[in-house]
Amino acid sequence: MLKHGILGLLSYKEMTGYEIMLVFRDSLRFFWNAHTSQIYRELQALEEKGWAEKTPVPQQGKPDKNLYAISPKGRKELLRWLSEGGPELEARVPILMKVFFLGERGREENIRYFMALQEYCRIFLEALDQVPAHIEAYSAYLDNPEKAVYWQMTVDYGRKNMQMHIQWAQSCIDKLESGKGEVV
Amino acid sequence: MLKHGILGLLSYKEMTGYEIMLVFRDSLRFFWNAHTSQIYRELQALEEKGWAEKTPVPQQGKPDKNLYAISPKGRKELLRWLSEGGPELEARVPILMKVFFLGERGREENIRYFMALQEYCRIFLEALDQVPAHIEAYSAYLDNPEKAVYWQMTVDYGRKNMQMHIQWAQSCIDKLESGKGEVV
DNA sequence: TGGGTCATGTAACCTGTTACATGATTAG
DNA sequence: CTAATCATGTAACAGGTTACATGACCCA
Repeated sequence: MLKHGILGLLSYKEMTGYEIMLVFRDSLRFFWNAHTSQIYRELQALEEKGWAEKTPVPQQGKPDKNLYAISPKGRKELLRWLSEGGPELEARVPILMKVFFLGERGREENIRYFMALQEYCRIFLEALDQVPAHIEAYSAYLDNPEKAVYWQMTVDYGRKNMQMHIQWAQSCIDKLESGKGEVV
Repeated sequence: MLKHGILGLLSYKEMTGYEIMLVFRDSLRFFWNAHTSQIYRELQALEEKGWAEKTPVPQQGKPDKNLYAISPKGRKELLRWLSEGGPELEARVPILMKVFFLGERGREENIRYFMALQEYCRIFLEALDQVPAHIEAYSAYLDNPEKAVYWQMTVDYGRKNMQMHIQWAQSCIDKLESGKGEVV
């Protein structure tokens, strides 16, 4: 997955591992958290598969940096990946695993859990506000600026997702509060 | 993660790997897809850590089955896990990785992509309707039937999540259709 | 002189996925 | 007879996480 994400970024312009890390940090991190260690590993794999080519660029004073450029084979693979399979949602929501077993703890504690989740989502929403600016700056590298609509869609998703979580957490809190006075 | 999920199930009653697989298939699969191969591996790990104990149960005609029961140490670990850390959302949404790069394909194709996603979500929603019945049946094993509220919460999440996806996909389709007539 | 950024990675580990493998019972 | 269900796993692989490691430059 990350392999193809990196391949996609390289399709816009040639980059170093470090630059790729920056793009992830600024524009994709809210839906994909990439560690540098994995980025470098995947860049090597991309080269081995012939999907990208490495060019060492000497720098004054600093060690060489390795610029990676997508190859024609890589472009083909990117398109293949985009068309492969239908849209499938990942069936793995870690917080639900915890919520499922929350009955083992006290109700008050669990109410606090859901309130903390709401707070987490509000902070996340604020952080999301910074993303469009990065996206706009980055869209300068696009051959067709219209492609940035798709980037905007991912931000919309992030917002809708956080709002959904806040509402859901609220409904959980309501359920727990309404049952509070009852005999247990 | 799966380790603690299994531990949680064992906290309700002792089970075999096969029974655990059935519970996942019927009640948890929509937020966690567990393969039998991993279930058996984790059960071994649980035993090695002293969180669960295996008892071979001979059967007539069939090979022995291995019943796993949670240990006091395991119960402690379950509670530790539940209280560990705050609520964190996973920062990994595979479909967004694809959507981010959808600009490389044609608009018509992408509209179909989002329509297929909506269809996928509708099927998912229908499948979700079967879960509450399983949950109810399974709640017979609870010391306190009130604990099933938390199970219900996970189903609510699933529904809200699917509705969110359908709406988001619709907004994406609208965006793409409104730009259709324009010069590219 | 000390912290942040640029820049690159390795190694070990954990966890999830895919493929393969076996064999008995039971219901249609 | 044959397909489904019960019941158990192994092996190899893929991909993500954590910890560790290095070194120079630049700004305060």
